[in-house]
Amino acid sequence: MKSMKTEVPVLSRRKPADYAESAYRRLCDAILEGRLMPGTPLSRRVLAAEFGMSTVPVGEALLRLEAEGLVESRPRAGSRVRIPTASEIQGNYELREALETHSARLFAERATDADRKALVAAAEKLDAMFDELKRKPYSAARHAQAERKHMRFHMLIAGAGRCVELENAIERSRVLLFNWLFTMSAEFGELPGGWHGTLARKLVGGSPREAAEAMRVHVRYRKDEVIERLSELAGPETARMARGPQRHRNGGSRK
Amino acid sequence: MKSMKTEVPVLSRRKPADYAESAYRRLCDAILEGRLMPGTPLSRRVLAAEFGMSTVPVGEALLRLEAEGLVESRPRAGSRVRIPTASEIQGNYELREALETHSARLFAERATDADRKALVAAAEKLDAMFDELKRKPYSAARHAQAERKHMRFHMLIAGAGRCVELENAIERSRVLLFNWLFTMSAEFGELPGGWHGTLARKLVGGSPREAAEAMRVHVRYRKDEVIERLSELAGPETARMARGPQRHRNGGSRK
DNA sequence: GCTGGAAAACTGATACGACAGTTTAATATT
DNA sequence: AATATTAAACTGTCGTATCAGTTTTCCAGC
Repeated sequence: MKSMKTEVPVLSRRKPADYAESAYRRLCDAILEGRLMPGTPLSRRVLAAEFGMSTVPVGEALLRLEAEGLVESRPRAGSRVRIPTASEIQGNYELREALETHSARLFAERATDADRKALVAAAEKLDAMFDELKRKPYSAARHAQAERKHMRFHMLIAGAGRCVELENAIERSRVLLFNWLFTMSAEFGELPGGWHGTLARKLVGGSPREAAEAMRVHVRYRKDEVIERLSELAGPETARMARGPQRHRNGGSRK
Repeated sequence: MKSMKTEVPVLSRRKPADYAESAYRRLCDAILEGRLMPGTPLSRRVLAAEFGMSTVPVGEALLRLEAEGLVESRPRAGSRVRIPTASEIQGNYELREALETHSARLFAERATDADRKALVAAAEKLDAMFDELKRKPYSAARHAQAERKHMRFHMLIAGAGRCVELENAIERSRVLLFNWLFTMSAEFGELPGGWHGTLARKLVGGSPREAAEAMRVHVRYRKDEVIERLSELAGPETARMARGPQRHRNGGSRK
């Protein structure tokens, strides 16, 4: 409607510094890699000094991490890496089931032949990796890498559904669960042989409903066991941070 | 472990001012009520002047709104109320289907007798309201109120599932869709007679799978039509804000 | 008339300082 | 010794100022 001058090219994408983004990345990575364990206090000032910036961008990073559920903060008394409660873990499992089953359904409906081929190939490689993992002694690095590959496998399924919103939601729920899983070390890489191969075949060959149900059993596998183990590490249900829930509760419609 | 002195009571909950929270509420309400239409520029300075505070808390509020998807911003060139793309609308529909069907399943599994009774009662009242809405001439206020009640109905189902994470996700996806729906005025309050009553009966009486499938058809009702209409208002798929996507893209694991 | 480019008027990003809560440690009181 | 009180050391919150990008405007040149 207005001016229609020479369409500007898309060449502006650099970040002159973006301290906030940098701080966010460093903190997020540190939490996800387990270097910052749940409960670790996060002071804006010490982080600012450590990162060589002021407290403002650090605060922005903490705000984003809080919105994502990785950090909790009390109004004027500090932030820390979030300690999940047992019910939160259970809730995230529920969320994951809802999202992944729908993702599988979309895969069965929309995946191209290339998608399906890629999936079975990825499944075979993943199963081989888990087999190998079973033989070797436990190693945090190997375990973490396995989790990353597992994540990519599920994101491959989600990607074939052609729905970014669903992809993002799945990634978020997985991140939340696996950040917590991270704290518990070994013995959870052991899966039945060909576990992902059979799943992939059902997704590729089955109807949407069959695909969804196959994914449901996949997601629920060992669910109770994992929840129980995680709940031990989790903070007690009440009084998680001594004084009620974190601020900025809801995030949608009020009134 | 540490000190075990006189357990501190839970009496700290006030906010000495919390300008940021206030700004967030005002902006969020204004957007959700349609007073700030998609595309409206949001300048930190003018908002700060209007709210009687500095730009810092306004910035925090905008950051939260951006994380929620209600606002978009380009690094150093201003924020505005987000204009959704057609694919985003479609994606949110997909998300909503995944979440609501699982919510219905949980309802069938976990709802108490009181939950079930409350649901059928709410459904009848809702249907009556929609019937009345059909007769009266269009009114933005009535329409908005109807949407709110409709929202509450769905949150009633989610609440019986006993899973806050799922509830929050459903609320968020609904808010995102209906903030956009808000811009299109009338003719979408018209539903088949007893529409929610039949759904409620299936949720109350059916198996988990039947409940989920009933919810699926409920959510999909008129889906394509709504998407098409919304897509007209939506920004074009490419070049939504002239220069690529908003910053702070992903929100989970990178590396 | 249209095009090109410089300058002005925006924008958010960041630093710093002051402040008011919260927590913790030390101290006084019983 | 256990408890109440106080002081000190934290915490995030917010205001103001500065800076560097982006967008718009406006004027020169064709």
